[in-house]
Amino acid sequence: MTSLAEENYLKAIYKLHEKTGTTVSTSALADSLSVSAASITDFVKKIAVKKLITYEKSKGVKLTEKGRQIAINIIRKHRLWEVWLVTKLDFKWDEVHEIAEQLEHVVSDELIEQLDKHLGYPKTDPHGDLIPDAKGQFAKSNSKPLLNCNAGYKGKLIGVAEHSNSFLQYLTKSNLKLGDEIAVIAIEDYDYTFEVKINNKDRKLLSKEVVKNLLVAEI
Amino acid sequence: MTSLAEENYLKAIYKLHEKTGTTVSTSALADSLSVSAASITDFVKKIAVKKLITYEKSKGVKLTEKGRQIAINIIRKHRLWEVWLVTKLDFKWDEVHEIAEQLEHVVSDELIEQLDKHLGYPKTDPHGDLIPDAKGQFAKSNSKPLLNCNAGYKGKLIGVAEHSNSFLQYLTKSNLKLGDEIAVIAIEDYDYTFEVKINNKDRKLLSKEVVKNLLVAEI
DNA sequence: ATAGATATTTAGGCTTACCTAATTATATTT
DNA sequence: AAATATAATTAGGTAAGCCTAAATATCTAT
Repeated sequence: MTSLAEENYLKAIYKLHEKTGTTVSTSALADSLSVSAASITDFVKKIAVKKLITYEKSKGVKLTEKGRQIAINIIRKHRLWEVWLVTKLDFKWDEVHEIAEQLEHVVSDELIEQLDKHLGYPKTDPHGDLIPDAKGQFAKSNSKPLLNCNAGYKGKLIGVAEHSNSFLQYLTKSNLKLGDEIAVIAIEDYDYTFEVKINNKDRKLLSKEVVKNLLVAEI
Repeated sequence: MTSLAEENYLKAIYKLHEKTGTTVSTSALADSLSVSAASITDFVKKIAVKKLITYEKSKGVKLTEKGRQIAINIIRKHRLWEVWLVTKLDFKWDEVHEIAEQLEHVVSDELIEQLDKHLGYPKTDPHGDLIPDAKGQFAKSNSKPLLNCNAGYKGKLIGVAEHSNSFLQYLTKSNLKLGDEIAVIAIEDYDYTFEVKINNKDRKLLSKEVVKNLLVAEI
């Protein structure tokens, strides 16, 4: 029904839209999928005919409700597989992405249902990202970047806004993980370096680049 | 490195060779892969160049050692995934084949290593088929078709020689499963109907067609 | 050993998902 | 507003994996 390429295009469009809030440009897609702009134009026309997206010449694309549901389902599968890899197979959070990219395309509704059950119906993946339910509904999240918090703030690290291996490995090396309590002691005016206390014990300095990508929520 | 199509061709060649013991014909492959004979000839030439098989015009194909290793690795992955589906996700033995056909192509050596460990290094899959180790070695098996046994024989059901859903469902319906003890009470000369006793309790009649496909071993 | 049947290969085409180079639209500067 | 830069599209092409129809091998039965 839906080809591998289609699934990847829809997922990329979904993610780019999520990030920018606007229609998704040919070049952004080309970049994200590592495919030439010309190929994007071609493909995008094809899946517009199938009503998976709307496409206006030179004005970018948008997912239709149908396309959005497919994209969310792929994301649901990706995140469930990531949970499985980490909780059942003992992979680290920076080792699961490539494998989940393959597993997400396996087609079987019962498989995903049973996997979800086997995992205990997790709400989030190993990076703190929400896992949509079988109907494509996301739970509400009240997380925000630590960067937006003031001195005196105290919260819990519940996710990351950047998924690169280097960032994840930096956090691991710094002994920071999801669930940790973070208290903001002080913020350097000049460069936004955050002085924080982790789990009421370790004092740490975190750069603006880092706190921008740490998502926290009230305890 | 190895495409999906290549993996499926190599696996099909392996299985057909296993069944017949001879070189594998174009038509047998065409049949098994549901692809036209012309396409088989084409493809077979291509993978012969890659030294995955040897091909003699109009004389069928044979796996090279390299091709054999790839085929066995796919089979290893297929069987491990089947074990996972049955033991961890509660699928029935007649529900796992199609899903495993997809999962077997996921590429990650660490994934398979960890999966194997997670499953406790199983020796056989849910149908009693041997799972080769990471080096492609199969354990020795001393199973034989129940059809080859005489009245008075007592053994354990350890596998099936036929994997169709209808056969598996027949066995389930008949309350026969791997591990059951089977004692041969009598064999009807005329049509080879076997009268057997299961687990020292239930008396059953099994047709020649059925006993041909039941694999048993000494207890 | 040869006719007829069956299996295999060759020739020519198709679709999917990509590519480069050239052209046209849109945005940005001046 | 015109000139330039950037983005998007069109045109034409490629490789992989399939197809049908026609031609050629090989096998089987007389």
